[in-house]
Amino acid sequence: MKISTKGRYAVKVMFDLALNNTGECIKVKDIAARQNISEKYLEQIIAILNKAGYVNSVRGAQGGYRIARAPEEYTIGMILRLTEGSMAPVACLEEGAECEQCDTCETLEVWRDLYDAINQVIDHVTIADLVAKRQQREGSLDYCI
Amino acid sequence: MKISTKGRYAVKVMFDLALNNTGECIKVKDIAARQNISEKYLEQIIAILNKAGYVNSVRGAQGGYRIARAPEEYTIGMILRLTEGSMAPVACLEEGAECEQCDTCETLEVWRDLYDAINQVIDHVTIADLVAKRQQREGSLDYCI
DNA sequence: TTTATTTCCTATTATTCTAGTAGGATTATT
DNA sequence: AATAATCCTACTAGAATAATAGGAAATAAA
Repeated sequence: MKISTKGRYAVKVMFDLALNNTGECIKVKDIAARQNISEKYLEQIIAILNKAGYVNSVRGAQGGYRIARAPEEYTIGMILRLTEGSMAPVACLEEGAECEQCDTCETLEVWRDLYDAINQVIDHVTIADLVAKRQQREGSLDYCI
Repeated sequence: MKISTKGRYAVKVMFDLALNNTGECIKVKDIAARQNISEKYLEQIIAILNKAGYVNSVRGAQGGYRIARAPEEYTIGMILRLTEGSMAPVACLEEGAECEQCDTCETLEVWRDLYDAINQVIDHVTIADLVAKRQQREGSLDYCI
């Protein structure tokens, strides 16, 4: 039960765009270098974020991407669901996919509890939280030196 | 991020063995029929449970399987980890697989929270809980009719 | 002792998913 | 005109999933 690179990289992209946001455009090449991810693969992932309106793009030379809204408005859950699809641990819990045995399936109740716990975490952490953590870390680092 | 059939079927096997435990041997064929799973595939899954000592086997005619210990002693987490491997949402969280960037990885903290939440659920539900739910359901059903 | 029944063991396979790679079209700046 | 960037689509190697298949070994019943 793993989160794929697609979802993980998408979170890293949003984090990178939020952390390095100065109003200027940020190039895929730079994100790829900073996050140590294949440039061409990142292109495909950021295309998903772009189509969903999570980022804005500027084409041509000196173009790039900017985060569309405030980092507070993006939860990890939103980004994972967009790129990975449903975060339900079993297909039975997804919309429109009810099996006939669901009414008498004790294990399904466990999966539902698991699903709730997963959502509880990913829907309560935002990109802003990650940025704050990084800045806190950097701050204390400066303080130490 | 899905639990595979391997893990789900293993839980179903343990549940079935606990629910139908009379001291007699239970055949794979019967479990497969009750749980609506391929018999040959179940054989492979129950072999894992057998090797781990979660079930006891009796070979030959009139043979079969019995749950080894009390249903209270088997958590869903134990069964899933045995059949699926680690339930960590990312490889970085698995033992002996630390990447170099872990110290300065904000997203890793989210995955750790997620991992904790997952473990919290699967380690606190036992096979006995599932059996109790089924018996409760059957009881109330009898009461209704 | 033979037959039937059951677990045990290993190999094979079709399908899907993952994680990219590749190549070029389009758009905008310099 | 040259360069730099996004955009778009196709392709692919490898791994994982979810079985299927065939028979060997063990045991009980006839």
